Amino acid sequence: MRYSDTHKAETRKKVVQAAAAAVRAKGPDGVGVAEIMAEAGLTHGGFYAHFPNKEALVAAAIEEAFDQTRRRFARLTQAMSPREALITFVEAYVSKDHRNNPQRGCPISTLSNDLPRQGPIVRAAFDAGVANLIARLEDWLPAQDRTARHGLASSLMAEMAGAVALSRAVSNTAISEQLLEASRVRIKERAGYSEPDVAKLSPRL
Amino acid sequence: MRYSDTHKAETRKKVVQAAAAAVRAKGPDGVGVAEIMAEAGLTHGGFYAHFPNKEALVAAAIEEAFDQTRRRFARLTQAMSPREALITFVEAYVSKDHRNNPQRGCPISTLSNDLPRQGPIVRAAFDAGVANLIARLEDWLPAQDRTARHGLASSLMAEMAGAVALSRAVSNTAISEQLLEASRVRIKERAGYSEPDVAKLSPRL
DNA sequence: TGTACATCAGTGAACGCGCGTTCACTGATGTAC
DNA sequence: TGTACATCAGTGAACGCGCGTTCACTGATGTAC
Repeated sequence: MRYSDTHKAETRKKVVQAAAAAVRAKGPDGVGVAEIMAEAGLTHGGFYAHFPNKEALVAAAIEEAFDQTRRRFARLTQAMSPREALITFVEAYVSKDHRNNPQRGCPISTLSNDLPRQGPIVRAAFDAGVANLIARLEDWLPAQDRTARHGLASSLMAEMAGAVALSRAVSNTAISEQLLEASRVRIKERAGYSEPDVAKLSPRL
Repeated sequence: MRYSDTHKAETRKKVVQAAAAAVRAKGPDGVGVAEIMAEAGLTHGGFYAHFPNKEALVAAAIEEAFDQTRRRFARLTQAMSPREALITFVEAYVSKDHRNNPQRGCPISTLSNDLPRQGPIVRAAFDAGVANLIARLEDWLPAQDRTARHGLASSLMAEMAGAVALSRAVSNTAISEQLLEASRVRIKERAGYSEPDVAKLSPRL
């Protein structure tokens, strides 16, 4: 069969999206090429018409995952004040919904432990995503000198990702919930907007 | 050959210790039984004289890893005031030394992402380790009601593990160092002992 | 005291399986003539 | 307008490899007689 001009690009996109979900859910070394291709409605042999090897797919999947996270946040916080945006972001991130859906969540919370074992292309994609996410957070923080804002944004990002990862790792539901709650409250406090509770928005990440 | 009464127990211990290091360095699904047995000076066939299957070894390895972490902290902080102990702990945890040596570090910082995919025995071992570590932290915190101390201990633990995991995940050295520094400073601040910098101890984890 | 046998931690070949990757092939459509 | 050929995304069998697990075997030592 012959295909339309955009067909190949569309197929590639479908494969990358399937990979972005699978890689977050099962880890880069926990998913197979055949499994991802099947998810995209194809057979495994066709894979190498789109990617030189699995590593290239994983790198593309990580970029896609960070992009999805970025787009979701942009949609969620659009037209909000920095204060509202930050609170909305934290509540969406440190939530049961995010904990329960790693396959569409933030790559930092799912993939950090696997990254030291990945190749340079994959690691570069991850580095870029991390830097970008921290920069967004930074822009939402109350006025201080840039260094302090950057440091606080890094610290908040580390706790958010750590809390969500740990809440997934723990199998006891009560402990998992308590961990999430404890971090959510404290992250909002130390973000520097210590006014009354505006946010009963409970948005979805 | 016939062996001494303690021989089998000693061999088992060697295997578990090799596994505790390998599992942290490469993840539970990244190490092979044969590799661990070789590390312990044995061939892979003998494995099943000690463990019913790989999962049992991984569970034992996680218990051992948490035990090592506990013992290291006990040694490091013995005879210290709660304040000194907490600061010493944080500096050892959120350090380059810990970042560079996952194989002998805290399992929370290495294994969180893999745990949702593990069997119930492994997850139970992890749960116990997490609860224990948070309880230790809690005991070192300044007086407040128990709930607040527990919440703060959870939050600090999440940030410590998140910061170390993220500092390992990022391949850019400058960013990795900055992440570690940003969290280390803020964790010490919010531990609640906001007096001058006693601690130029820089101990090893 | 001496001999035959039991024990059992550890060996190493073999198993079935799933993985990433390769490759000869398919077949619908566009193009050349 | 009609026929022969080129294109190329996708197919599916096959590859070598490493994994977890099984199993017949080894061989030094303790025990029974």
